[in-house]
Amino acid sequence: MARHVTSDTPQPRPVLTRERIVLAAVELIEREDADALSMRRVAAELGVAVMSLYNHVPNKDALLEGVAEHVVSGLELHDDPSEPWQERARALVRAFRKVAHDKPRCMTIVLTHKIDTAAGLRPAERALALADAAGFDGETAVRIMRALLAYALGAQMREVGMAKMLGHLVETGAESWANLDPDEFPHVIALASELATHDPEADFEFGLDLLIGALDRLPRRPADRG
Amino acid sequence: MARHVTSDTPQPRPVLTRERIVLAAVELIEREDADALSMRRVAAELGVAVMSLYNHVPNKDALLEGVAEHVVSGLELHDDPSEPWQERARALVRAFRKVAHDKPRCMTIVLTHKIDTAAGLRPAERALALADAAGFDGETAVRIMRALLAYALGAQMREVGMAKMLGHLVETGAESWANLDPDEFPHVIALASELATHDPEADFEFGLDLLIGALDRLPRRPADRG
DNA sequence: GGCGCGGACGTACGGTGTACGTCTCACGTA
DNA sequence: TACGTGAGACGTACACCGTACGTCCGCGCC
Repeated sequence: MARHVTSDTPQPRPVLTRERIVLAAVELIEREDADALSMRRVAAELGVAVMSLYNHVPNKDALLEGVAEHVVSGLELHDDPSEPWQERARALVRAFRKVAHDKPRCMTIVLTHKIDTAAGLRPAERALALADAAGFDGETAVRIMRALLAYALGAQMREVGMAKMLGHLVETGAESWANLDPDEFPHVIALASELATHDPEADFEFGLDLLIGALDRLPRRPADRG
Repeated sequence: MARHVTSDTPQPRPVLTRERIVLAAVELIEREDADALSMRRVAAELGVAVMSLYNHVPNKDALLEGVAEHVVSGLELHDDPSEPWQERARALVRAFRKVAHDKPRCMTIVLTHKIDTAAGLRPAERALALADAAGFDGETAVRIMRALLAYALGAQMREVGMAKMLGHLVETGAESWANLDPDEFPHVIALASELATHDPEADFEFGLDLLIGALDRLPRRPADRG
């Protein structure tokens, strides 16, 4: 709290604020785990009583939304209009993937909470602007954005799920694959090694290529330029 | 438990079993909500003491995995080999979407838990078999499966997220859109109506068409038939 | 008849989100 | 300078959660 001294010397208690609370939550999540987050832990992190948090955040869910918003606001949206629109679209989707790489433990939060603030809408604006520049009409632009978003979300989701699964396979050994019925799962068994090894980056780019490549075949008005 | 009478009359207490526990959990989730699920609620549902559940399920997370497994095991995998592989692939992805429609509240569980039992692997086997029949090599088959899975997961995820968002928009009215900065979000504002209305089915099919259509351009050996 | 054992059960503990009331203190006004 | 006022930090309290642990009962086997 602001003591009666309002001098410019740094305060040991730098005023509690929503921003600081969200930041502490993000740090806590990244340092430990998503389900290590609790109001009590966050309060302890800030050296503050639990209920003080509720002066700035209505409830835990709102705090989680704040975390999600903070993470997506870290999207780096630099754009090079001289590049072909396909590459610019790739860059946009990859930007999402980058924050997923930077804040991996926060992703489950991001993936399961809505974001309706300006920060969350910025990438949408970019995507729509890009689709417009590429010559797609509005309805198609929205659908393209949704398809790409779905893919980006799902790819990330699948990756963390796979990570958990692999962690589990380390415990149980490869025996889980060994005692599969070969009659029922011939392809799974034959491709066990491909299924076990995963290169998230390559997998991601593979699907992204499929989608971006497919956009070429959609009807659109002649490109303005480039 | 089995009383000393082993007659065929229906028992008032039909033996507690993992199956019944999982089923009760699914019903509870669908009737109320995913986070209404607790061991105590499930126990009450079954008319049983809380700790009795732990004789059949090691912990809550295992119960959630059981729920996820149960849901995906509801996938209807009828296949018509006379159809072109593109349509068979569509049918496979749509099957996933169908269970999502039937058990909407369970989907967040499915999307966030691993499934490593035979029931969970069956769709994978189908997908790989199909890709093989279509003439793709093993590595490509795995990547195609992953891309399609990512899309299906993400599309579903986006849909429920959108549902929450729309529910929120109903509360706040359209004012959230109104007081957006027109200079920063011209396309979002221009396409507000397209963004607000959503036809999940059409959106889903749009992206699915993109992906399936793109598969045609991948290298593959000549089709065995059809 | 006795015994073992699986499974249902009760108790208890530490942790969680948060409603509510209280207290302190900077600040505007008289 | 005195006082009301309002914001915000705080403590207490409650209901609920997951689950470790010990008890107890009834069935199947020797």
